[in-house]
Order: sequence, then structure tokens, then C-alpha cells
Amino acid sequence: MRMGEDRSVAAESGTRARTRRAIVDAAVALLAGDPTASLGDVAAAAGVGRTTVHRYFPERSDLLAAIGADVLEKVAAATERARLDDGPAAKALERLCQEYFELGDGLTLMFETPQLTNWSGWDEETEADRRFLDTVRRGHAEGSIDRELDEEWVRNLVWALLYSAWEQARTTGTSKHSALALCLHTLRKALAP
Amino acid sequence: MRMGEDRSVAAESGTRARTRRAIVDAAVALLAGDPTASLGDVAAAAGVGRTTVHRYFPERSDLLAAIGADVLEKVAAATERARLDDGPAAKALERLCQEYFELGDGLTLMFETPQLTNWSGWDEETEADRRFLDTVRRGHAEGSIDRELDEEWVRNLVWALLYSAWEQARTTGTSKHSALALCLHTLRKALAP
DNA sequence: GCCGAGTGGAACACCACTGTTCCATAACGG
DNA sequence: CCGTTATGGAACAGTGGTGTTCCACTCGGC
Repeated sequence: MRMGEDRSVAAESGTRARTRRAIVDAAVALLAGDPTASLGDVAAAAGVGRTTVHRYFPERSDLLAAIGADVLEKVAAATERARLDDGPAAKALERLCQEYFELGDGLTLMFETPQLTNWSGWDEETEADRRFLDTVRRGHAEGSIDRELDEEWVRNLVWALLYSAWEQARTTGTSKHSALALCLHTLRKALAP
Repeated sequence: MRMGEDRSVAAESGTRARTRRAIVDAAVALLAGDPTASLGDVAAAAGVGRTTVHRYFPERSDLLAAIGADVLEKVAAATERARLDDGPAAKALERLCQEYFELGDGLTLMFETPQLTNWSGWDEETEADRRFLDTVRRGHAEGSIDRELDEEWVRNLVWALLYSAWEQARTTGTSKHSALALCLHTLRKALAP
């Protein structure tokens, strides 16, 4: 082995890694708009041949799994950036909400493509999910989050607000910035005891 | 004309009307869970032959249109029952929320099947939608609804909360009743100035 | 400039769903 | 009770996505 990585099977050449990313990114963007888009469509959107897509992801489910892993990774990174343990829990959730908002299409996808959440990485509790629920509990304890709202409800609420904000930006002319502001404003009021 | 209706083409015999309902109802329940379910699945769920489904709805899109009309009708009825003009606007929206909650599967369907909203009845503003937005404006005027939240955002918010509530009942063990309570509690706080 | 990795396209079999026709039979209603 | 009405199933062709193979190409890095 030279400088390259060799995680499980083999290191991926720079070219392969780039093509792979192009396909996954295009798939995320496309499937967010229409979860039933064909692999041919994905290939076209990625600017590669359909054959190439099949070379990287033998079956459709393989592509879905890759997307799932990708989103999961981004969620983990966003959670990291939000520094959930700093300051009041309510504020921490607002920061998290901002970070999640930036995920964009990946977000919509999780909402509209339950099949994504059907692969191995999702059934067991995610680290990010656990950190989220812990933070809500911390908020309950320190009194910065309404105790009437149980953890799962807060989680659902956050996702729903994020989805709404994107929907707002998409359908009405609202800018992403204002949509996020509405989202955070509403979250703050909802969480307050 | 005797007692029967003869709206556009012809009155439907009792038998036909019943079969039609069975198909539409089954389709709503099934498609809410999986928007890509086949017509064969719908037929099976409705307890009729696939041929019969095609007899009532020649093409898939015809069935979708019928479902769209059905949901639209139920939304209109729910809006009626909520008596939006009575009392404070914020309370009116809470009543509306309760009524919408009862729509159940029809609700999920509107979220997950944008194709439904692509038929004729949806593109132009619905009467129900107009009444909703009017009520929000009334709330702004009388001060019972936070003026920071524009009408569209409130609409998105209500739908998102309803979806969350059903999700809550579906995934966590929460009873429908408690889920609705959380939903209303959150809405009340979010709307308050 | 060369060689191999990486690619695109054509052609193929396959499958599931769709929409249609036809016929035998069951249910309904007067 | 009998004829009309409604139904279910089988069989069919058509369609579009899927997954596979093969071959000619081009591009990148040494």
C-alpha cells in the first residue's frame, strides 16, 4: 500500500471517488424531487452513462443505501457542529436546527423516502439521535424546555418545522433566510416552558 | 327525474356506489402507506377484482383524481364543522386542527402524494384554503395570532404539526388522543403573540 | 506518447405493472 | 323467479424500468 487508504476492500482512485460523488449527489437532488425517478434519470442528471451507475451501484437498493449512508454522515457532522452540550438546551436545539436546515435536499429525502431508513444503518439508534434526545432531556431537567413535550415529540417537531421551512421557501417566494427565521422563531416559542 | 341524483352523466345504482366507495377508501388507506402500490394491490385491499377497479377507473390517474376529489370534499366538510368565524381566530384554528386530525389517512396522503394535488380541483385556490388564510389574517388583526407569522407559514405549520402528530402515534406508542393533545398544545404556544 | 483504468452506448432478456377483451357466473331487484 | 346488472378471472399485448454483457472509446497519469 502506498499513500492511499485501504479501508475494507480497496482504495478508490481519485477518479472513481469523484464519479461516485457525482452520482450520489445527483441522485439526492433528483430523488428529493421525485423519489420514483429511474436510474436512467439519475445517470443523466449526474452526467454519466447508465452503465456507469450500474458499475458503481449494481442494484437500485445499493444506490439507496449509499445515499442513506451519505445523509447519515452529514447529519452526524451537523450534529457535531451544533455543539449540543454548550449552553442552554433550548439554544442548542436551535443551533442544531440551523445546521440541519443547511442539509437541504438530504432533508426532504429523509421525509419522502422511507425506504432510505430501511437499511442497516437506520434501524438501530443513531448516535446523533441519541445526542438529540439527551439534549431534550437536559432541557427538561434545567427547565429550558417545556416538560409537557416528550423527547420524541420534540424530535418530530423539529423535523416537521424544517420540512415546512423548505416547503415555504419552495412554494411561496420566501427566501431561505426568512424561512429559517420563521422556523427558529416558532421553535423557540414552542419549546419555551 | 325521480328521487335519485343525476349530476353529470347518470345516477349510480346503490351497488355501484358502494363498490366505488370501497375502492376509493381502500386506495386511500393503501396509498397512504405506499404511494407506489399497484392497482392489483388496491383491488385486493378493496376485496374486488382488478378488472372491477379498471371498470370504475379506466386509468390510474382517474383513480387518483377520484381520491383527490374525495379528500377535497372531506377537507371542505371539516372546515365547515370548525366554524372558523366563531370566537377568537386562534381558537378557531385549534378547532380546525382537531377536525383535520380526524381525516387520518387522507391527511398523510396529501403530504406524500403531490400527484394528487396535480389535478384540476387543486390548482385554483380552494374555498377551504381561502377561509383558512382569512382566519389567520383575522387573528393578526384582533391580536390573537403572532403577527410575525405570515399566513402561508401558519398553514404549513398546521399541516406539519398534524403530520407529526400522526407520525408520533404511528411510530412511538403514543395514543391518538395524546398525540393530538401535543399537537394542539404546541400550536397554541406557537400562535400566541 | 503510451497503457490501462475508466467510460458510454448498444443490444439483450427479464419482469412487474398497465390497460384491454372475453366469458362464465354471481347478485340484485322487480 | 327470471333477466338485468355487476363481477372475477384468465389471457393478452404493450410499456418502461432493471440488470447484464460486450466492445470501442477516451482520458489521465506516469
